Parts: sequence; structure tokens; C-alpha cells
Amino acid sequence: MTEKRASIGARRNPATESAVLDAAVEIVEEQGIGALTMEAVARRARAGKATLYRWWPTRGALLLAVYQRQKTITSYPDTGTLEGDVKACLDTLFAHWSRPEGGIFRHIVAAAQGDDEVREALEAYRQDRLDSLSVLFERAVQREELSDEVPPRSMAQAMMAMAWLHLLVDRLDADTAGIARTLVRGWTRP
Amino acid sequence: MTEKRASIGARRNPATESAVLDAAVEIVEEQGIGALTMEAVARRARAGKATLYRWWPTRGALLLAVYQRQKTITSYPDTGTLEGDVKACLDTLFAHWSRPEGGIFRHIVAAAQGDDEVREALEAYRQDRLDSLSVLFERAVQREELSDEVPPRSMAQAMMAMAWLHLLVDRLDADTAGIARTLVRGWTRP
DNA sequence: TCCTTAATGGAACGGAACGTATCGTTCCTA
DNA sequence: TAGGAACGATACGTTCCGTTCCATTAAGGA
Repeated sequence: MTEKRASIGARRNPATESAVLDAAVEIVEEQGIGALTMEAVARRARAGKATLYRWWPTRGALLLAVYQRQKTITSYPDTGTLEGDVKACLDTLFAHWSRPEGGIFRHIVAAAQGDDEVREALEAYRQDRLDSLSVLFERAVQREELSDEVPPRSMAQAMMAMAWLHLLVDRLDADTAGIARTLVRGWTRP
Repeated sequence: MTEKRASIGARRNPATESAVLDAAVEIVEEQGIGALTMEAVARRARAGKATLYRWWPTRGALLLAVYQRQKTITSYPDTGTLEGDVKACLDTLFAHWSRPEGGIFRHIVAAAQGDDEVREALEAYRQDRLDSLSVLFERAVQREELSDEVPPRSMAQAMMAMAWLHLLVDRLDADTAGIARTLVRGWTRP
């Protein structure tokens, strides 16, 4: 499991990177996010603290690296209706966030509130996800299911906002159909 | 400024409470939220650490106390249209959150991600604000400006979600008119 | 009035984690 | 071949945590 690892010369050792990220995930799964300290990760990964700080200067940077190592959802469902798409998408996302590793995202958002580097990295990531998410709404506009009065990206942002809110207040068990209905039909004039 | 304060007998000293909360606000304003430690607050307030922990068992509890000492917005504008109401409300809220003292709220949300007590307190506060906010949408339904297909409370939650998102990603300078338009007209079928 | 009770500022404590520095090593790169 | 960078390991001083004592103060019950 923890074989000896040393320098492989004047370049970064990928085995060390893996060991550190693995250790971080294991600590979170076994002892919760509170136990995820730089010290503990270094101990478990059998890595020097200096090495940790060399590549992940802050705890937030480490969190980001762990989260980004996961595969991100790149394709979205096509159920035929916007409301169906939104619900399916929220279901996938909430299930993802409910897993221990997925729960790390909450703490990235938290870390971003006090760390500029994390905030910038999170914002870049968020913009990227917003791009993907916008596809749902562009499709709906093309289907003439949705007005083109407002950019699809803004509507994607509204959906993302709802998702984040539920994550941050620990309501991932919420009724996704209700949320989708609110977003899609809530604002319609009678 | 910092008069001598001692026990006033077998009861809580209100002067100590004020001194502690004042110190906390001053530290945040002068050195940022990162400097807001229990130690620093106790030092600045000339209070014993034991006294701090007696009344505010966690950093999150202290943050909550500071934030709740501020007056909360209880009445909402009535501009005649839902879109106008939403924009005015967002303007007020973003201006409030842009002030140093108001910025504490971001860190309360952050603290809630790792502290159950803070999370529960935040959730109670949030539900309370949701009640107030729902009035805007109830009025809009009465004006027949809005469908009654979805509870006003759910729509208020969508608006709150957008506000929180902008707070957490440091985009309080966003175009509130655009946000209001997205919320009110974005989902309307053509 | 006396005496129990509880809150106060202050100081000290052990413990944990922080972030830095230094060591000898390994081995790529120029 | 020589230089330099990354590595694990360890030690260091600092900061903050949360708790425990202390003498002091004064309210409130007997």
C-alpha cells in the first residue's frame, strides 16, 4: 500500500501526488472533513510537509485538487422537456454531492470565503460548469419551450444557485421535482 | 473606551457582551475575518477566554451573535411590479452585504459547513427571512402578475438562492436588473 | 444581615496544527 | 560530470484551541 517513495530527480513525483490525494480522500471518508489537516495528510501519505506545501500551498488548494480529480459530468440528459431535463440534472448532481467525496465541494465553497486563490479557482470551475449547463436551456429555446428574452446562461445560473443553496443548507434530500417545477413554471404569468 | 469591567455579581454582565461584540466587529473591519479568533476577541475586549466560551461556545456562535445584533430588513419595497420589487430588494441586500459588517454573513455560511450548531441557527434564520421574502410573491399572485401554480415560498427561495450565489462568489457588483429580469421573465414561454 | 451562588478578568496549561528550515538522499538535466 | 530540484523526515517556534484554576465582585435567598 504505502511503498517507499523518494525523489525521482529534479521533477515532480506523480506517485507522491497520487498518495497525497488518496490519503486526503481516505481521511475524509474515515474521519470526516474536520480531520483533513495538512499534518494528517502528510502523515498518512508518508510525505514530507514541505512537499505538501510545495504543491498545495493551502488547505483549499488541496481540497480543489481532490475534487477536480473526480470525473465531472459533461453530458446532460435529454428528456424532451426542460422541466424533465432540469429534474434529471438535479437528481444526478444531488446524488453526486451526497457521496462522501462529493461533500468536499461544500468545504471548497467555505474555504473560498477566506482564501482568494481558492475563490478564483472555484470561480473558474463554476464558469466552466455554467457553460455546460447552458446547453439545457439553449435546447429549450430552440424547441421554443422558452423565451429568448434572457440569455440561457443566466437561466443556468438560476438553476445552479438553487443547487448550491440546497447543498449549503444540507437539503440534498429536497424534492427535485418541486425545484424543477419552481424554476420552469414558477414565474409564468397565468 | 475600555473601562474596567468585573463581575457584577451572580449574573451576566451586559457590558461584557457589548465589549465582546464590539471587539469582534472592530477586528473584522481592521484586520479582516481571518484575524477573528477567540483569543484575539478576548484580548481586545479585555475579557477572559472562559467568559467568551461561557456565552459563545464556538466561533460560529460568535459570528451569529455579531450578525444578529444588526437590524434586519423587515419591510420590503412595493414598486408596483414584481420585477421592480425583486430588483429593489436585491439592491438593498447587496448594499448591506457589501459593508464590512454585513460581509460576516459569508463566513457564517462557511462556518455552517463544519459546525452543526451554526448550521441549525443559520437554517432557522434563513427560514425566517424566507417568510418575510414570500410577501413579495404573494402580492404578485394577488395582482395576478404571477401564476399560483407554485407556492410563493418556493419562488422566494429561488430569489434567495440567486442572492446567496452572488454573495459567495464575490459578485455583489452584478447587474441586479439582469438578475431580476432572469428570475421574473427568464422562464416565461414566448 | 449573612452566606450561598455565579459571573468576571486574568493567567497558565497541554495539545494540535501551522508554516518554515534543514538534512542527506536520489536522479534528471544541461 | 556537475548542478540543481524534488523527496522523506525531523525539528523548530508560533498561534490558537479549549480547559482549568484563581481571587474578586455583588446579587439574591435564608
